[in-house]
Amino acid sequence: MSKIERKEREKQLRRESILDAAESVFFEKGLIASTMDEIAEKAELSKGTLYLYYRSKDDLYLGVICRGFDILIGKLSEAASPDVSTIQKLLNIGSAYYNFSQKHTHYFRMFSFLESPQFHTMASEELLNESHNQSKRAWDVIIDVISNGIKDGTFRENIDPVQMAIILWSNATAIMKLKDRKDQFWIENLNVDIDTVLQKSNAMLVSTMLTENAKRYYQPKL
Amino acid sequence: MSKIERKEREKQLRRESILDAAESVFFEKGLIASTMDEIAEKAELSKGTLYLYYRSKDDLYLGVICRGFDILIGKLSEAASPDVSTIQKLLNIGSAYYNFSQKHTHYFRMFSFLESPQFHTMASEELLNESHNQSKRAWDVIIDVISNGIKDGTFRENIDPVQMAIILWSNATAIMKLKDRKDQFWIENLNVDIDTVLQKSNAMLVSTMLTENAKRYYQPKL
DNA sequence: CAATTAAATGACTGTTAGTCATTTAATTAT
DNA sequence: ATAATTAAATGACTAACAGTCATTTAATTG
Repeated sequence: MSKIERKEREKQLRRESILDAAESVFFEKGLIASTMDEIAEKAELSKGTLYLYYRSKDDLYLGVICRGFDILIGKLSEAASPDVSTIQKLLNIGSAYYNFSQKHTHYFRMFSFLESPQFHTMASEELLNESHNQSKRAWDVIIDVISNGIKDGTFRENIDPVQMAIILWSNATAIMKLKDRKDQFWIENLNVDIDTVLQKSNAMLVSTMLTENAKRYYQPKL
Repeated sequence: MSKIERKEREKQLRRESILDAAESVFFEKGLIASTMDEIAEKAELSKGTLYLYYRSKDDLYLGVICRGFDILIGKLSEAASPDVSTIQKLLNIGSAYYNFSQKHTHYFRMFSFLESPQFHTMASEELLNESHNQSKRAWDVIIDVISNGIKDGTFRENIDPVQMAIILWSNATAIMKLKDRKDQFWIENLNVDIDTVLQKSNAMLVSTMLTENAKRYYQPKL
């Protein structure tokens, strides 16, 4: 009896097509200015139907965020997988994240949504968990690379991989966000190149992680 | 004729008392869940009157944010003023910011509001400018300390004070935010002490800024 | 104390997230 | 094939809320 399976498949397809509509509206107008009616129209469905597939506007937003995570996790895993040195992997991950923030700016911006619980009071546990899980998967990629880097002698033994992952990731995120909204800020008047800042800060952090031996092969430019 | 002056003073007092009401409501419920009616009631005024003093809910929120900035700027200036070594000043500034985030969590959280233009579409130019100016004043304190640190031989000559300020400030902000919402995140399961992470990341960044000479007097713990 | 100006009010409007009784379509049983 | 049953879709409706504005109330001036 594959009737039920087909039903399930169709339901999933509909969920995706609703998400397509939501994504295009959210990308264009942002969370606040987007309306459920507009999303419904784009999805060629009535508003009521949206609520049969997603519990709230916040859930739709989270659904789109999860798509972003899928892409990001793909890029990160890709960057961490080739058979190159630990340093190179870390550099690749950095580039992958940076490129993601540039090519998928909308997703990148949306990620901040997760940081303000007050903005997603209507979000369901399920979708919040899903996004948290994905976020965790992204972190794991980096933690893994750092852990292996300690084993292979690239990084000092007395650093904690989780701590370092937090530091590197937080730093990159913060500075990439700054770049994203640069024009709205006073920074525009101080002719600072944010790309340089990102490079430098990464170099500074990584340099203090390296073993004396690793420093012989790679000298970050401070 | 001080009639006009008195009027002006009274108007300012009213603005402040409205802000008192707004602050207590915003602190309790956050931006979204707070309503203008509730703020009006707390201020013992009608909703219409609020709009004679503030253009929008977003403006009220920005007004409260500016109060937060006042406090923060005070603490930062205080930390940067005593006649101690550059290193000590920088450490004091770090502590001041950290203490602010802990004691004035509400203000600290509200600052994120400035980062998402989509959430303050109704904000007036005036108040946005005011908050940006204040933000700039906070940055200037740090930039100043770093600039002087280069002059007095604490920091390397080839670092850029603005770049370094951005790096240090962004890093601290990002990690303090993480601490603030720690419980909502996967991190809770990984028993990482965020305070340690903050200490470490600061030490790492500062250590790469120091001149060889300065390193003799101060060794950050990595 | 009348006339004028300024401040305050709250009923009203427009917008929108979310609901639910009703309709329409699909599936199953006869 | 067709009736009965179940599932999917609809859109009119509600409640909540930001912001407005004609009207009222208070203060100031002549």
